[in-house]
Formats: sequence, structure tokens, C-alpha cells
Amino acid sequence: MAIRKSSPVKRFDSPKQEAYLRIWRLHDRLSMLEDEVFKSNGITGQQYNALRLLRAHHPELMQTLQIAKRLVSHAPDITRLLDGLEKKELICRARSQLSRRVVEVGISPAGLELLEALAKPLRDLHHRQLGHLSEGQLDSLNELLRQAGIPHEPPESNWS
Amino acid sequence: MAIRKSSPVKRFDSPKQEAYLRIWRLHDRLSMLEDEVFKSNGITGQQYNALRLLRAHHPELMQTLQIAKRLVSHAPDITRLLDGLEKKELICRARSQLSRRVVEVGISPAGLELLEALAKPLRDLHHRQLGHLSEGQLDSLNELLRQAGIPHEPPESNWS
DNA sequence: GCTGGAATATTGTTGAAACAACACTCTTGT
DNA sequence: ACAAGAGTGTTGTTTCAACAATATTCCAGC
Repeated sequence: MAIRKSSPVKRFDSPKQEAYLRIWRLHDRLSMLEDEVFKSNGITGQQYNALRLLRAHHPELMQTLQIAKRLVSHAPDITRLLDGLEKKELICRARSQLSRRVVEVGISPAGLELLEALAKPLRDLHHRQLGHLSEGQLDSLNELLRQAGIPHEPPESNWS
Repeated sequence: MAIRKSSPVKRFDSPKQEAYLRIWRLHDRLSMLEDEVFKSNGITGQQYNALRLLRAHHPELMQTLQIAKRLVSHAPDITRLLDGLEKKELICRARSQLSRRVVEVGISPAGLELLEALAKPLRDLHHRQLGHLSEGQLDSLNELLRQAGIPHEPPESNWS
């Protein structure tokens, strides 16, 4: 005689499924906030990550596919992602002279400036996203997320 | 005299940023596995969730926008998402007779069958995704994810 | 040095996401 | 009854993501 309204159906099949759905859900909510910040600057989160990666290597250059491999989320279309950044003159691209196959990419002064300008808005953003968690909670969360990802990272990844 | 190669740059600006990036990364990795399962059945993860939601309400019907509101990730284009399911005859749609504004949606026998057929592959999937974590780890993770999401859920949400 | 194959990046094409504009229906107040 | 406005879905359009196919370049073996 169970009535659904008063004893709600079990929402998850297993803790594993629950975790996946919560990760999906949380990513959806948090990325929405992030997108607002980036959109007003005409770039995407993925593109911001590429810029950040290039800055970390600056003044050295990076090969196109190396960038793709190290972005946060899988980027099958790295060429057009970089096209967008080049059109805004946030990066520089040039064929390498050693191997004319590879294209070397570097961040431009304008790119560095943009990252600088985004620093404070992003600190604020991260505070809105997860500022309500304590340091201890964040540390636990990060450790659990790290553990969760280990089998899904290639050996050379630095996410594990 | 710090050399970058031997003392790598700090990869995250803050634990908050780290958590966001890890969530993003993990979602990317895990959803890639999930997509493989769904793709071979011609639906998307979002569509699967809609079907699941409809089954939870079966045999009652749901209004279109109610479905959109309760999907895991934001779905601005619920109409065409349901169009796809209807074309495969996994759902039934009809204008309500009480209010000709609303469209009532229900899961079809074929839809129920599909969910049934997917049950085992999905259990296996969830095991591949997060089966390496202990029950305790999963519980902690779920609780932390729940906490992390609280400020980002509307009051009537059942994610908190 | 030539050829087959691997590495690197770009382009083409198709399908999906995002966002705005629209159409239709209902409700409420007068 | 009627008009104004809110509720509910759909359609149109533009942009973005995914995947395959295609150059181009390099290297390895003969």
C-alpha cells in the first residue's frame, strides 16, 4: 500500500551511479557559472584552459596536439579552438622549422594580459562556486576525486 | 634558482579551483565511457535520463517542461530531445485535454524494454567507472558532492 | 634515393546545443 | 465578453562539437 508521494522512489540504483550523476550534475551547475564569466570575454572555458597551459610553458612554445592532450576535457577539434584564439590575437602560431609537420603555439602579450585581467573575476567565481566548503572538505573532495579518476587517466597524465 | 622542470609549477591556484577542474575532468572521463554505451543504442545520456524519469512516473504522464526541469543537466532544447525519443517510439506525446497548452509525455512499452535491456550494461558501466572505490569512499564522495551543490540547487530540487 | 607507413594538423560534413523569436492557450480583471 | 498578460511548447537561426577524410611532412627500411 505504499504511496509514491509519501515514500519517494529510490532515486539511485547504487552509490556508484549516484556518484556519477552527482558529478555530472555538479559539473553542469558549476560550469554554467564559469561560462558567464568567460562569455563576456568572448572565449570558452576550454580556450581559457589552453591559454593557461600556454602561459605555464611561456616563453617556450607548445605543439598543437600536445595542447589537446593536456586540456581538461577532451578536445577533438583543437585546430578550430586555436583558430578562435588566433583570430583574437591571443596566441601566435607558426610551423616549426625543424619539422614542418608541427605547428608551434605560444601565448601573445594580449593573451597574457587577458589572463591577468581574468584573475580576479575568476577568484570571485571560484568562491561563488565552492567557497561554502571548508578547507577540510575541499581537501577530502579533491583527494576523492583524484582517486576516482586514477583508472581513467593515461600513465603520463598529471591528474593522478 | 628554482628550475621549472625539477620543481613543477603549482598546477592549481586554490583548492577551490582544483576541485572545479577535477570535477570537470572526471565528468569528462566518465561521460565518455557512458556515451559509448548509449551511442550503440542510438540515444544520448540526456535522453536516457528522460526515459528514466518517465519510468519513475509511469504510468502517470509528465509535462514537457517538468521533464526539462528535472533532468540531470540543463536542457534548453527539450522539444527536440523528446522529438528524438518519439521518432524511435520510445515515448508517447499528446496534448492534454484539460489544458491544450501542455503536452503530456509518457514512456512507451518499447521505452520500458530499452531501459530493461540497458540495465545490465549500465551496471557494468558504473562498475568500470567507479567500482575501484570502496563503499566508504563512495559515501564520502556523495556526501561532499551533495554539500558542494547545495547553494546551486533551486529550493524544490531533490539533489540536496 | 625511394617507397610505405606513421605523425601532425587541417578541412568537410553532419548532427547537436544555445538562444531568441514566435504561436498558441489559458487565466484574471473589468 | 474582452483585453492584457502569463504559461507552455515549438521553430528558426546561428554557433559549436564530433567524426571521418584529407593533405603534408617526416622517418625507416630496403
